[in-house]
Amino acid sequence: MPRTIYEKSDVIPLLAEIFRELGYEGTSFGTITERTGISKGSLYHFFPGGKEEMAAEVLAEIDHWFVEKVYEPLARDDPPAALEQMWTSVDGYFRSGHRICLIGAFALDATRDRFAAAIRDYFEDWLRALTSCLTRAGASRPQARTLAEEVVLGIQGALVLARALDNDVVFARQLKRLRGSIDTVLQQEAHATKPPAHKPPN
Amino acid sequence: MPRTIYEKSDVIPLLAEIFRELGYEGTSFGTITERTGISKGSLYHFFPGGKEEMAAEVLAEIDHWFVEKVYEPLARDDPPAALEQMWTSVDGYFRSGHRICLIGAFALDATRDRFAAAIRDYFEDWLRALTSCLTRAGASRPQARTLAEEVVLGIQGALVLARALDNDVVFARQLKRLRGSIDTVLQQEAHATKPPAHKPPN
DNA sequence: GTCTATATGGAGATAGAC
DNA sequence: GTCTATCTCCATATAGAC
Repeated sequence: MPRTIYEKSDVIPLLAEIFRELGYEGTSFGTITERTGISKGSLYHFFPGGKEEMAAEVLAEIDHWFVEKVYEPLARDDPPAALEQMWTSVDGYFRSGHRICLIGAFALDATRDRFAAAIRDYFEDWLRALTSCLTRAGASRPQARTLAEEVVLGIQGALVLARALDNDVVFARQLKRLRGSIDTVLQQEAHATKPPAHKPPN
Repeated sequence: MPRTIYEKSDVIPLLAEIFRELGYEGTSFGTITERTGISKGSLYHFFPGGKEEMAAEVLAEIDHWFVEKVYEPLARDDPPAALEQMWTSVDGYFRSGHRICLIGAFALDATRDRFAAAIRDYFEDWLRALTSCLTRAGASRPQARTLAEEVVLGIQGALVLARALDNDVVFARQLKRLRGSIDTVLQQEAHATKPPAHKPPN
């Protein structure tokens, strides 16, 4: 009987889903072996540091995904295209509100202290990249920073509320509102040359 | 040697702080006995249902606090006064961003399923009360509901981001922004009779 | 109504066979 | 590189003395 051979890179997404669903403390080794079908022995072979190492690698992989799909485009590309890419990636990643942000969830309890640097970097990088993009799009530095904060925090809040109410429409509405906020600010900044546009934040 | 006699009502705030800091799964009986100084025997005397009953009573107490300090004023009082009261209560309750929302944190992992009704009610009651207040202040129903959602979710998001960055200024700024959003909408609604006021959302 | 002592299961982690 | 068997510790929970 052939045994299933895993690569570490195949295991991490499975771990991510488990941690996301159960939280760091709520995830036990037993659950991990059950859901992945991988024995304790194999898991320790991949992750000698045990649960903490697993979670650290999960966080690193999530961060990597966002860097590639969101932060780098924001810092590099044409602002309207980069923003469009951000909304698409974010909506896809969080499955339109069905999936929570593992890093945000880890931030809320004592798990934060275990992974403080990774958690902080994830959000700071997002804020930095988005601020840069908005600045290039014409917003003043302080306005860009404020708006970036509003967006990043608004996504986190929407995930919390959508899950609390078990209603993902909350998430969709919030993404729309945040898009609107960005449009409004950028149009205000461009007022000298162009007439105010038609779309209110609602 | 005199023994310290506790009342259940004295214990619950202690439990609340522990759950808030460590999360539901991260809180063990051992931690609870250490931090409260109450033995297991006494704890089970107060809470025969164990940890789950403790958390349920904590959630109920938090809800009760918000009903009294926030939701009832919003549903009953003069809108400007009720809103002012909400901002003061919220800023005080969350210690200007130092303290997270236990109910929001519980919403993010499998703990939600254990306390789904309590979690949902907490947020729905808040949304309902705030929508009512904003409607009475002159906003249209849909605008009031949208704005209420923005406020409630914006507070949750600010708590997540403030803790992730370990920077409570994020929370203060967001409260200010949300106040501004409300002012802006209410002034727009009152445009027919009154001149626009002086304070921009920044 | 408080406590200590204890039962029992599951936690994270390791050893070592295959 | 996979697995099972096992270790130790701490989890929740209970019993019963004071």
